[in-house]
Amino acid sequence: MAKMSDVAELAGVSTATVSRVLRSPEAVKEATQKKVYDAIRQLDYQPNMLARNLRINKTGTLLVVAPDLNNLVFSEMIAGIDEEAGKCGYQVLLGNTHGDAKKIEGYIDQLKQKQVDGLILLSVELDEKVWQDITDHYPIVIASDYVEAIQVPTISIDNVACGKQITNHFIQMGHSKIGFIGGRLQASVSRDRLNGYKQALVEAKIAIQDLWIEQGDYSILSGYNLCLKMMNGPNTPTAIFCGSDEMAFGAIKALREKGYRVPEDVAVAGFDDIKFAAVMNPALTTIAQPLQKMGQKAMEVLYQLINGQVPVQKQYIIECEFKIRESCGYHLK
Amino acid sequence: MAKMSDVAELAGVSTATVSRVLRSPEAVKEATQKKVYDAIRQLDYQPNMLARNLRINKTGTLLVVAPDLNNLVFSEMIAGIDEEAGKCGYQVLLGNTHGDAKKIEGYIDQLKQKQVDGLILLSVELDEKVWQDITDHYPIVIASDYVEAIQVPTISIDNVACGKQITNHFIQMGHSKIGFIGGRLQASVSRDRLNGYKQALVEAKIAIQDLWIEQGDYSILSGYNLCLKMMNGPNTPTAIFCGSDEMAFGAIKALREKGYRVPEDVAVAGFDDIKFAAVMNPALTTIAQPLQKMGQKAMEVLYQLINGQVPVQKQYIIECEFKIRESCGYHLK
DNA sequence: CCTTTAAATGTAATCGATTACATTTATAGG
DNA sequence: CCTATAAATGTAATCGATTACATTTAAAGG
Repeated sequence: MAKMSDVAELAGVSTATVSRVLRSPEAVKEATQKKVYDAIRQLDYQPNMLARNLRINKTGTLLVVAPDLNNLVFSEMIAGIDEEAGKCGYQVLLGNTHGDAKKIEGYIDQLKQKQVDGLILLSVELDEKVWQDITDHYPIVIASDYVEAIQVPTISIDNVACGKQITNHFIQMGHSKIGFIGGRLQASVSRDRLNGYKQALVEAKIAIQDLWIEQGDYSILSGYNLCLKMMNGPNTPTAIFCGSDEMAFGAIKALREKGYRVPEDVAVAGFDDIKFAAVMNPALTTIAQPLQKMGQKAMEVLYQLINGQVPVQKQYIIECEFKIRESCGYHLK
Repeated sequence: MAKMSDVAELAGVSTATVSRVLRSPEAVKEATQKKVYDAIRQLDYQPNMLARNLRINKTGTLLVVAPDLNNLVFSEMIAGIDEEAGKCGYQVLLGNTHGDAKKIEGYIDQLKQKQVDGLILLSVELDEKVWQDITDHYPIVIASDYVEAIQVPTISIDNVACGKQITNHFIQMGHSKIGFIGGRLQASVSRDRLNGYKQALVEAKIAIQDLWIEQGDYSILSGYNLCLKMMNGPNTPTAIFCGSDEMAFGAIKALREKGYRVPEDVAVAGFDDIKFAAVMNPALTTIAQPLQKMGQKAMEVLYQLINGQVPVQKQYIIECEFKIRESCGYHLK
C-alpha cells in the first residue's frame, strides 16, 4: 500500500504539502493540489489512520458499553448514538458486558490506552473506587442508568415519575391489588421505578404488599416465571406493572396459560415501548422511552466533553410518553 | 499520562526491556520484571495502543456492517461475533448502513486505511466493481447474505430449503392458496426464500399466483401493509409465509384487524425465530436461524483470514430448525 | 581463573503521518 | 526594477511504542 511519501515523490512535492492538501487545502495552491490528487489517484493512496491517530492523539472512536445487545432498549440507544456519532465524525466501538460489571473496568482501560476518545455507559454497576480515578480525567457519559454522587453527565428519564404514572393509572381504574415485577435493585433505574410504584400506592393509601413485588432481569423468561409465582398464592393482584415490555410479554404469556384473560381478569402494563409492544395481542400499555433521542443526546454531550467543553447540565432528563393501549383494560371502560 | 520511557527510567532499564516485559516476558529476568512492574504500578502506566498499533500494523479491531441494529436478526449475529471476537482478542466496531448500500464503500475504505483488520458484512447490496479491488486483498467475510461469483467466504443457511420446508408444511396441511411476503429481491436471502416457496408449489403442482407474492422490507409495518393488500382482493390465500418474524407479526395484526382468526381462518408462518416469536399470541411457527452461531463462525473464519490462513471452505451452511407452534394451525389438526 | 556460549539488556531505526518553523516564491507598491 | 509582504512549500522533529542487531552479563566447562 502506497504511503504519503510515495505520493509526495510522484507529485514532486514534500509530504508536508501532501498532508496539507488532505487536511487544510486552503493553504495549498490549486495547481499543486491537482498534482497531489493525481498522484493520490494514480497510487490509490489511502492515509494510514494508525499513523495519523498517533500523531494527533485521537482515535475518532468512542466505546459504548451495554449489558445486552439483543435488548431493544439498548440497541435503540446504540442506534441513536451511532447516528449522532456519524454526524460528529466518530465511530462506535461495541462493548458488551453480558451483565458482568467487572468488564466495565476493562473498557475503561481502553480509554486510558487511547484506544477510544470517550465512553458511553448504558448501565452502571460499578465500584465507587473505580470511579475515583476516572471521573475527571476522561470523557464519559452515562445514559439511561445513573450513579448518585458521581460527577458524570447523565442522560435519563424520570423513572420515579413514570413508575408512579403507570401505577396511578391502575389505581384510577379502580385497582388496589397491584403487583410489580421490576429489575435488580442494583440498577438505579429499577429502584426508581419501584419507588414510583410505592409512592403512588402510599399516596392512594394502599398498603404495600411485599408478596406482590418481584425482581427479575428484564427478560421475557423472568417476567413469565415471576408472574407465575405471583399468581400462585391465594391472594393475587388484579393488575401487574412490569418494569420492561419484555417482562410484560412474559407475564401475559403466564397469565394466559393460567387461564386469566388480559386485561379482563388481570391488567398488565410494561415499560419501554419497544416496537413489538403495539403489535402484541393485547396491545401493550407502556411508557415510551425516547431511546434513540437519548442516545443522540448522550453522544452530543460526549462530543462536548471530548472537545474540552463543559456540558451545560450535569443531568439531562428526557420526557417520556405514556402509551395507553389494550393490556391495561382502559379501552373497556 | 506516563509513557514507556518514564517507566524505563524509573525502573532503571531501557524501553526495550519494558516492552519485552509486556510482550515477551520469558526473555526477561525475573528480578528485572519485578522492577518494571513496580514502576508500571507506581506510574499507573498504560501502553498507548495507538503507538503499538502503528508499529505492529494491526488494530485488533474488526468492523461489522449491518443495515439495522434494531433488527434482532442482526443484533443476535453481532452478539455472536462480539463474543467470539472477545475470545480472539478482537474488538468490534459498528457500521450501520441504514439500508444505504453506498455506505459499505466507506466502510471498506476503513479497511484500507488500517482502521480495522477485517470486515464482516451482514448484508450485501454492492456493485461488482467495488468487489474487484478488495476481494483478494483484505480479510472479509459475509454472513447471512451472500454474493454469487465472488470469492468471499460466506456463512449462511440454506434459504431455499427453508422456504421450501415452510411452504411444504402448509401444503401438507391441505393449503393450496399460499401467500408469500418476502424481502427485496436485491438480497440473495430474499430471492432464495422466494425460490424455495416457488419450488414447493411447482413440485406440488400448485399454480403460482403473482398476486400472492409481495416484497416488503422485513419490518412489522411492511408485513402489516402487504398483508392488508393481499387480503383485499376477492381471492385471498388461506396461508401466508412471511420472510421474517417481524413481517409475520405485522401480518397477524392485519389479519386480526380484518376479522380473520389466526390460524383458523388464515395460517401464518414467519422466519428467524426471534425471541418474541414463542411469546406471541398465537405463538409463531417459524424457522430458527442459529444467528449467534453464525456470528461466531463468521468471526472464526475472519480470524483465519486475518492470520493469513485459507479457510477450509468457501461457503459454510449452518443448519436451521423448523419450529412448529400455533400460528400455522398444526396443533389444531 | 579463563574461555565459550547462552541469557539479558541496551541502542537506535522504524512504523506513517502531522506541524512548527524555516525557506523559497509570488505579488504589490513605489 | 527593487523591496516589503504575503503566500506557498520544504525541513525535520515528533507522537510512543516495537524489534533487529549489538553489546554486556551470567553460566558452564575445563
